[in-house]
Amino acid sequence: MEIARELYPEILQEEHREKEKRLADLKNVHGKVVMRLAPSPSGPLHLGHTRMCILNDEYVKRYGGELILRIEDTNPNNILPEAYEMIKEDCRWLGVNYTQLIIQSERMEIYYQRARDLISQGYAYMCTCRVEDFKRDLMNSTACPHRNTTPEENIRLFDLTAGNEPMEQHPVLVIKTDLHHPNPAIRDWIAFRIIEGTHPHTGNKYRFYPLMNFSVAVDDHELGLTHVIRGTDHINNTERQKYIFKYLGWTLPEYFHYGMIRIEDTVLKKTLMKKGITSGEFTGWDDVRLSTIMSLAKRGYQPETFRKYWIDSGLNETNADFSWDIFNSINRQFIDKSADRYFFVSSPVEIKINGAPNATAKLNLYPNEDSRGFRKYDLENDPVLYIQESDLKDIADGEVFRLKGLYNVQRNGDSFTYAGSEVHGEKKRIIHWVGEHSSKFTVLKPDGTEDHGLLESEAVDKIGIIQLERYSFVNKVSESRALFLHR
RNA sequence: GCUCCGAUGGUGUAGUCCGGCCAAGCAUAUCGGCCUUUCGAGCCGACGACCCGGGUCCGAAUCCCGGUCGGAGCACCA
Repeated sequence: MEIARELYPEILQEEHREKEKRLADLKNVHGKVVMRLAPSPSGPLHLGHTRMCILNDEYVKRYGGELILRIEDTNPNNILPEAYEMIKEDCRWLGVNYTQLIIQSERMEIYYQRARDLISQGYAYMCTCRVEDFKRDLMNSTACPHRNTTPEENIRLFDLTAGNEPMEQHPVLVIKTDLHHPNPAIRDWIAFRIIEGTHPHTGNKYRFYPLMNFSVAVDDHELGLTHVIRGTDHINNTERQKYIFKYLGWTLPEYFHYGMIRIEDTVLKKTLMKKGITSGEFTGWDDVRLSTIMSLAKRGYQPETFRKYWIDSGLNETNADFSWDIFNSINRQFIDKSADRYFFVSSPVEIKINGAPNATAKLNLYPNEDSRGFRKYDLENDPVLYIQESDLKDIADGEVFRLKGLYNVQRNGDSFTYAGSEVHGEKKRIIHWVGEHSSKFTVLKPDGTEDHGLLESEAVDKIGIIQLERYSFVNKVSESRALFLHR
């Protein structure tokens, strides 16, 4: 090693450089790939979805090919009409460039045709058992009476049902698998059921809708998917879907199931979000308390942050906790250099500086980069200033502290006296402050609470991501309001 | 309960397929130092992990067996 270091110092140095993390290669890639994003339009995309968006997008970018955005809207009772557009916008914002858009509700005839193919080959049957009976039979590995219906009769029943014929019982179409499969979840599963309800796209044209396992299997084949990567929650679904591929002689895509990510401190369940929005608890889908893409974007998270985070997390089957620390740290890298610095005094208390001369405070907009400019404040003698209540509490009686960019002050009980302007010398506590011309300001935090205080006057017109020194990065959205981003 | 999957520091990961270069790398967090009129950035340092028990082997984070723990799914959501 020592010898190597002497002979090839430049090579070893190269190794020390931090290397970009790279996702593992996919298996069985032959030329280009076809992959997909398959959200349901029950709401906009949220933090949890960004992983599948980024991973699929990354692989298509690596290998070339198609990235299909397939909106899975075969359950009219679970659709938010606005979501179709929201999802597209979320993808666009994330920098995920899909090459095809597929809406499943427009493909009903394809599903019907494939269903007929399966029925006529004896792989599926129409069933009118009561739900409890059907479940009981499966648990006991016994066939229900309808399992032996002839294909001809099944086709007749299917066409009647799909043709919106009025009927007393609500039949379902069942895919035959293996009644003795060790995993009861894999045994004969339901492919179509009747849903009475108006679909935002197709109205009342259809009522016999395919379930996810059916439409997904058909589309994954029809659209020529080569690789399907999704969460481990779909492992059993994959097993179910494989039966369709087998029965119809289709080639299986390469499947990969990544581990579940537990995300704390946030509401991710779309049903909960929806409830909160209708009840007025949340202001909308972009409420700062929600982790939808639109909310995170509004607070100031960058698209690159999502990408880097999920690439760093890699593709593995282990479950993991989402780390806001790491996520925020990545985001900081992207926003820091363009964020100007300003003073915001949260929970301000007034102090009068006795014996202070006229002075001008000159503060960098960005540390050590004079070229970016300054904020300047001319102060009268004996000025009234505001500092944070929390800082005041920490300052001991008799202590000399420094107002950043201004001068030193000594505390004597509840009064404050000028203590020179010398920067150097003994280390002093440095705190921020604002003058009398500051204005009222509110920061809205992701836990739903607000911080109120005073913002220095030069920041008032500024909009966008800034750093409020010693407080946090925020996205300033108006003269008097900002959204908390992260420290 | 049944089926399947997984297990590297506080957290996220690299390495595991094809055992030795791993007395385990990186990031983040925490602590300390430098720098600095920020809590940020940068630089330096500290801290801290191969779930347990057997087996195979000259040699195991890596292979085999058993256990423990954790997770996912369990049917008319996606």
